[in-house]
Amino acid sequence: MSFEHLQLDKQLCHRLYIASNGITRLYRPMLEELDLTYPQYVLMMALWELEKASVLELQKLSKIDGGCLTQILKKLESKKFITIKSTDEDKRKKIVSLSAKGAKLKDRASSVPSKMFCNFKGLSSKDIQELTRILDKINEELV
Amino acid sequence: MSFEHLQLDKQLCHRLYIASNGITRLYRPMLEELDLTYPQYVLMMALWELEKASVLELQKLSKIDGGCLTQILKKLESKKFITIKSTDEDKRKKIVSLSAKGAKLKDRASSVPSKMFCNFKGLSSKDIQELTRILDKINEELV
DNA sequence: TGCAATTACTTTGCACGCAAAGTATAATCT
DNA sequence: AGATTATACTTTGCGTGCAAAGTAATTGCA
Repeated sequence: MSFEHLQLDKQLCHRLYIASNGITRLYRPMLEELDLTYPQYVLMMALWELEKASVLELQKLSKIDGGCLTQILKKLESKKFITIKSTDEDKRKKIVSLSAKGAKLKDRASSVPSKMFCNFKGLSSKDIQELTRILDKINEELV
Repeated sequence: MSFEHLQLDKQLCHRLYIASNGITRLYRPMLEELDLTYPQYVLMMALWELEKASVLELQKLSKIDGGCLTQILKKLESKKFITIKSTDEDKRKKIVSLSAKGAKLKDRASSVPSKMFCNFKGLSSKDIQELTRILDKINEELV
């Protein structure tokens, strides 16, 4: 029986876990100023691009679990950033639309990416490029 | 005002988020057979190496938040994988120790890393090496 | 020695992530 | 048309992740 692969410091997945949680934590204070959490920010980014989308489209784009999505969208709706309406042609489908307040939030959010970027001066642009490439490969296999 | 950085598909952080969640999801069925969740597995890995450790040591090693740690350790204790005892020399400190049942679990867990690895045939060993290096850099900055 | 600051851990409350079960509507099949 | 299946979304319950406040013991300083 070989155990060397069970060493915590050899775990790629653990590194990924720590990095993802840590970055979400870094976003928190910035996003709090916008009254958003990280997943809410992700959905808003999707809507800033699309203006409107069905729940299913948002699920595919954001990769956020459907059950969770319902709850998060309700919260964004209660904050008046979006509106949610069922459609007439298919009553199962719901269309999520950016509200005026939600659209305005985009201006204030526009500085978030570069502020976040500042936390990673240690990474070369080659590193970023490589990381993006490898994560895309991983996410490809996770479908 | 420039918005191009707010495009979801340009978000490195989102890729990381998706990858981390996706991998944790991949672990789930494997770890269910061991009656562990992913964070519980991380803590067990730490204890399989150390045999015993204080809560603070486990926190530093696993990078799991202290408040959360208390809860997870309670669960591992209720499953009889570990024991938790306060020490005499410092009554604030608690020592977490691997139980016999917890130690036995290591055998059954030994195949988990290689099984997980099989999900990522698409990654070259160079990719893995690069990813590890870059994530270490990121986690360095997150301290 | 006595008190303030620090340390080690716990508790609480909110927001997900996820699986599984549920509901309502639409599409398909005979 | 009526029954079956599929689709789009919702609900529920559990396990974190995290910040903030709380508790108890120890250390450090006047």
